[in-house]
Amino acid sequence: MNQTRRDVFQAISDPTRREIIGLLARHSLNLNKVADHFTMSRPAVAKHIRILTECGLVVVQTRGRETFCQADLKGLKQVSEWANTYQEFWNDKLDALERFLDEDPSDENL
Amino acid sequence: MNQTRRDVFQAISDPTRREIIGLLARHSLNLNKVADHFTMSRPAVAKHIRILTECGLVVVQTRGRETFCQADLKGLKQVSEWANTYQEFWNDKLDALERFLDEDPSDENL
DNA sequence: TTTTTTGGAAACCGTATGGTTTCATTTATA
DNA sequence: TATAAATGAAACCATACGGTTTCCAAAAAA
Repeated sequence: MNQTRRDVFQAISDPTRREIIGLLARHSLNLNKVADHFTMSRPAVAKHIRILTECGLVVVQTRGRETFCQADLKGLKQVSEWANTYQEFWNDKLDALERFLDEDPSDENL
Repeated sequence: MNQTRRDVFQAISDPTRREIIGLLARHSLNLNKVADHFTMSRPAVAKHIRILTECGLVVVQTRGRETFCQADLKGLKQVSEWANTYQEFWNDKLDALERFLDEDPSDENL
């Protein structure tokens, strides 16, 4: 739970965190409200939220004794753009296997 | 290195694997050629490639003593679509913080 | 002013992750 | 045929990950 390579891609790799993102995208919630959506313990959820804050996908505001969590998903643009780089792979009529078989073998010497 | 929750999101969470995807998207390569692009050992690269195959992003073909690796990135469509769900967060003129402050507090009781 | 509510923090735990080195095997090549 | 090339596989290793329980502190509500 240290601050290591905490980038967006790593943050969204966990399904629980993607669920939390889905929750907070619709409305901000305090920690306990978020935890109520899961069977795991509150501290576990808190750790996920911390990871999301470490890469900026979630921002936290303390109001009195409550910690309000809000989504700030501008960081997902990076993910979208990276994935879209490879759109041809699911748009093309040409399948990946065909592309491979058609490939010039001299390309393989890099 | 077992086959656990090997989904696409987890597979692309590692920067080395994203680099491998970038390499193989342009041309298929055998294992050693892939490993040449990195400072880490060949077995380490091989393990990354195995993870990529476990979720279908890479397909492997054995030709003689060589293992040719090809990208099959249709699985990234899922990632693109998931991220695009939240496009509003980076398209809107309305910033996330403003949206939060404007929010009806009664929304927070879910 | 007690008592809840809300959440932070610490200590732990088992397993996954990302890497290494070493060795064996198969296939080309000299 | 002897040698080199390309991998697979196994055994390790340190640390990160995802979770738990327990306890403490602060703020709100009775």
